[in-house]
Amino acid sequence: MPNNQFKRGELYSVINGMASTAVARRLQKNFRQAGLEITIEQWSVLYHLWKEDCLSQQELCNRTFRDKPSITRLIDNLEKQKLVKRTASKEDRRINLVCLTDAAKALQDITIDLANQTMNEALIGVNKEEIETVKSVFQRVYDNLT
Amino acid sequence: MPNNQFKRGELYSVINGMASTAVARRLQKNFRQAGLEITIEQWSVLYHLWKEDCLSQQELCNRTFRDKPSITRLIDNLEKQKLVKRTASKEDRRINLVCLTDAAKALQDITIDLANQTMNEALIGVNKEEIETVKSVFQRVYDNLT
DNA sequence: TGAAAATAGTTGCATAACTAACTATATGCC
DNA sequence: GGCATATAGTTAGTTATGCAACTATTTTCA
Repeated sequence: MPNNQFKRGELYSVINGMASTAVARRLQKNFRQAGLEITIEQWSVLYHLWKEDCLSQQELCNRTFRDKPSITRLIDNLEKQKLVKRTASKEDRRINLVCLTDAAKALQDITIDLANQTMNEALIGVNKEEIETVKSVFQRVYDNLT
Repeated sequence: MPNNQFKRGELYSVINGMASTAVARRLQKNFRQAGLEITIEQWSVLYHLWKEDCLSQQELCNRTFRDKPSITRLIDNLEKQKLVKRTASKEDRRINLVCLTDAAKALQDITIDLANQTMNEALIGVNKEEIETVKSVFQRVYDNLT
């Protein structure tokens, strides 16, 4: 069924295309308009630290689905902006624990509000069931490839 | 309903997170394993040229949802690899028409096959209806934000 | 017709991604 | 104990993205 095959191939651009780009740009724009100087990638790291502070870089790799060099540089930049601080673990000297500063803690509520607002804008006319379907499909896609 | 709000915010990472990253990495890996030296971003440009050759850079911006500098540099790299060629338009001297070389034409079938295979792997256990829902939701998200 | 505005493309700067190769520390096992 | 291996993190090089500022054409319209 080559016709069906072709349509599946086109799905690459659905998953990696216009919608995710549009959402990322809008969220970044909303941060900027609120005077927040962080990137959405930096925000996604902070997001996991707000849930659980002082994670190792490896743990941040796992939770944000990034590789180690990406996390190294994101933490470099977050440290320059005084939003996190690396602390050597006492149990294992290979490990850096990445901990939030007070400045980063102050960003939690406002940025999560902005993310919620952005997703509310994005999801106008989309119902709960459809959202659940998208989440469930994406989970299966991820599981299929890892 | 703050609870619902919070869950919507989390959706950012659904749309921009693990699944799209995993699909992009797998497709890139499959290209590499087949000995193809192109990036998935370059491929996405070629994809639109296979459908319609000799588009302007602006038209490629529109179709790939990228901004002009991104396309300028993608075309720079594709030109270095002798996969496309810029030709000045005769009607409007501001416009570069981007045309495929024979080398690029030879890549069409194999790379589209690889993309189809990748999406088939990714979509195991996902049915047609669910795919249609994802496509339809992403279209609405895009429309809401543009 | 001619100045202002719009459009096409490029360049510079910052951030981020992936790969491969590297250092340092910890663990396993003979 | 000590060597091989695994794990945590960094660095270097290439590609890609976004924004702002820029040049060069074309269009608009008073």
